[in-house]
Amino acid sequence: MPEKPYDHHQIELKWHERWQDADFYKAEENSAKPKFYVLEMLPYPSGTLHIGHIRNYSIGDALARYKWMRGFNVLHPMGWDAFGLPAENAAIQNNRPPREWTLHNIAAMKKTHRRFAFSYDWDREVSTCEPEYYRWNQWFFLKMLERGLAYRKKALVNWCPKCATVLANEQVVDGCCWRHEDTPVEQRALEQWFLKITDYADQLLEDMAQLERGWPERVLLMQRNWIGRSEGTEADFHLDGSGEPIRVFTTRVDTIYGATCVIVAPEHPLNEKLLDAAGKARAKAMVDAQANRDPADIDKEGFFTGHDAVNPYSGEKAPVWVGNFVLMGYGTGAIMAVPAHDERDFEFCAKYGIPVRPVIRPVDDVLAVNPKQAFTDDGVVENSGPWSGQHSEEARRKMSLFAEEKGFGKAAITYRIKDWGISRQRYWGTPIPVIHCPKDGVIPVPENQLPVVLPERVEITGSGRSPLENVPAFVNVTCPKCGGAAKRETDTMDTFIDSSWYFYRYCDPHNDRMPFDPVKIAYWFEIDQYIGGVEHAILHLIYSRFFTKMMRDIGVIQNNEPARRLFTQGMVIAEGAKMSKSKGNVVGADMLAEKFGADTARMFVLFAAPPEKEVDWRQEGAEGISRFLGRVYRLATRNLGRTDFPAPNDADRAIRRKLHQTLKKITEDFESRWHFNTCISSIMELVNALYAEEANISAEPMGEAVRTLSLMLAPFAPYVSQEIWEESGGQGPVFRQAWPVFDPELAKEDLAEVVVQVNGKLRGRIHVPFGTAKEELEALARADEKVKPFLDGKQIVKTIAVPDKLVNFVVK
RNA sequence: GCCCGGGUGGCGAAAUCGGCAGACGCAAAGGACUUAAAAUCCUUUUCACCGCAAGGUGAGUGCGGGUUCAAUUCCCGCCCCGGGCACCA
Repeated sequence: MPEKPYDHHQIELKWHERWQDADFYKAEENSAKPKFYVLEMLPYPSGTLHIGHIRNYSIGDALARYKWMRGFNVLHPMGWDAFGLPAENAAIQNNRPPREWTLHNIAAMKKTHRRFAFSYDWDREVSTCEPEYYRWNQWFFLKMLERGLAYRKKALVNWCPKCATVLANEQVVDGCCWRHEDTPVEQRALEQWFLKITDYADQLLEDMAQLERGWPERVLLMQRNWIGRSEGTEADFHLDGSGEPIRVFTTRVDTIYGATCVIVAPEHPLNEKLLDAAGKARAKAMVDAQANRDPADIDKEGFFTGHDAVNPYSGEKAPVWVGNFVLMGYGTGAIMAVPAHDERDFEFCAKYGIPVRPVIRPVDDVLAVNPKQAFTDDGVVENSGPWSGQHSEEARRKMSLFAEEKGFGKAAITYRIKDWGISRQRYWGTPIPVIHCPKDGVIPVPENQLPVVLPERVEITGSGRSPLENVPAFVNVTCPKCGGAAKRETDTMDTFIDSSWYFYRYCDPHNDRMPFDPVKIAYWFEIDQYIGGVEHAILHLIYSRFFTKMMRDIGVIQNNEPARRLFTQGMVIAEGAKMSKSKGNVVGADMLAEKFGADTARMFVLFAAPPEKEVDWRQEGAEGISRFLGRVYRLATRNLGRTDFPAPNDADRAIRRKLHQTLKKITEDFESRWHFNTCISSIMELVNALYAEEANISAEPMGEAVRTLSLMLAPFAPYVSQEIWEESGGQGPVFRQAWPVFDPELAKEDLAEVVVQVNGKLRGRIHVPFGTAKEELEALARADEKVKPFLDGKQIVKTIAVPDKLVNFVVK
């Protein structure tokens, strides 16, 4: 057969058409094979796939295809994170309904997906904006409501007075509205829905032990910090006069005799009683000023409330202040300020002239007098009544117990993580399935009335609490309990709800009686490999873990964690710069397929760097891959059916060895570290060797090499692999063939190359049979022509010999 | 500020357990083929010095120290870059 030029358009189009209706990516339902669930994070349907997506999917696809070839029953699904703000913005800008815009985008992106031949089981496709899916969001919500895991409380939202609407955090720029850059955003308290993720904080922490082998260390670390468990003490300072308690949380109760004031958060509920009208206005201004601001840019500020409170340990009076740096959302929203032993308190008290009273001395030093900065380490407690002389740690333990005995406090644990606020004052999301009845209060929508369907014709103006409030047919309902007139909840759910359990739905995507059949979950879960961007290390992955635990507790699944293994791939940047729409440098997937071909684009992103690192898209780099695939294709086509092969000879053994070495390398990488960049390098080396020895290799090993090449390229470049497979007489899809097994004997070199060093410097190499004894190695090394001159006239002080590796002579 | 990563040729990178630094690719230069170009194939390519040449010598993995026969790899200190968290009491 004469050599054929590599025409990616022609090859990819041909197989694209043939594969159109094929069903070989379907996961089997009742399979005797071992299962493998590989999942890539589902995309937001923005309208186009870019090279970042291609990287994510190319990693997952390579693994899926490899696992199929290794005989696994693979589940490899794809779906759409289809709710969210951009659809509403598009509606405002182009007067296009969010649903229509979203479905249009999905169709366009799916086309691109197919063009890249990612091996998805499209029968399991899930779109989170469909009632068939989101009804189960509502169902889970009702289950959580039943168990007290969903509750309502007042919480602050960003409010733009000009738009007269709630803003998402990303719509607040430098404390101002994104559409009115001169309008500062206010904070308004609205009744909103929360999920009690804090109930699971300890489980989320503890179960990380199960993930330690399969999840990246840094993701677990980020989650650990995010949950932020800290042990301390709660204690009540009682207001002088009324006796009303102000509860504070501290991790340093051992410093409490040094507390020179109490500071409450500006939105602390007690301020209603403590403050006069002017004070309340000041507090409100403080809250607004912090809207979505970087705390580092805000100076510490506060004012005296005019009240004092009594220190429960010392009995001393301390003034009560309001301070902007005290967070309502952490601990109790109130602190005791110990300026001598806390940097923030020191800064605040220094500013307002509040006394600094040291009560902890360093173990090997005296107590500070008029300190210039806070001493924050543990030490020996002083001037603290009965606790004086104890070490910080001991004092903390005993003082906590004391608080409990006396009833003014207790040992307490607080978390940085807060309950998950899921209310969004938005249209394009899952309606929260409750009804507000003037008589019966908050009533859940009965299960048999699910789904609460999002109305289609809604005017989205960008003003008002929620667009749904203006849809009378949606809002006005009868109370399920009393039958009287009632109002439907108009908040919708955070879209992180959608992505917290979608991977379960893939296992049973068309079920209309349950979110899924537990038997199917038991078969497929846990996910064997989850792959996505590290930017989801915290929110999505913590929420998913929380949902899994909640679902386990309501009895629909058995597993504790969603994913056994997680892989976080690095970002893709373009020609050295971060890709962004505004810069106009987004590398689109369709352009890649058109210009370079899907195979080349996929292989480029795998080749340019190991998958966990950042990749820089470079046009010339992609051209290099295209060149390589052309080399493979031409080599294959000109050697298939060739008749002038030489007789079997020495070159055969060498090329076979190289072939099996390559296979060994790739197989081992797929099973461990996924450095596909070096896998592809090793295939390139093999191809280079085939080019160099092409005239000398006999028919049989050349045929083996070509067939094996098509098999080992199949996970990376399915189109051209398939074409070569077919040309070489192979039947069926190449990625359904058995993965070629390497023969360790064939991969082995005949002789070991042993490096000879003198004083650690390379001076020669000798080739010896594997396992040659140290003494013989030394003798051979000493006799080597290249080495001799460096030993002549020198005294050998020491010799190190490592069999099959090296000999090092230390000389004087 | 705290906590993680990382720093290797002109560039992306490799060296998987302390044992040959720079595999593979890009870019560049030279050659072959061609009327010519593209494409393709082959060769060279860390730096400095010596040599007409084959070749040789030395230095070199952010900087400074240390451990070791041997360090890109381990330890200590510092500089720079990236990421996460950031008044979390």
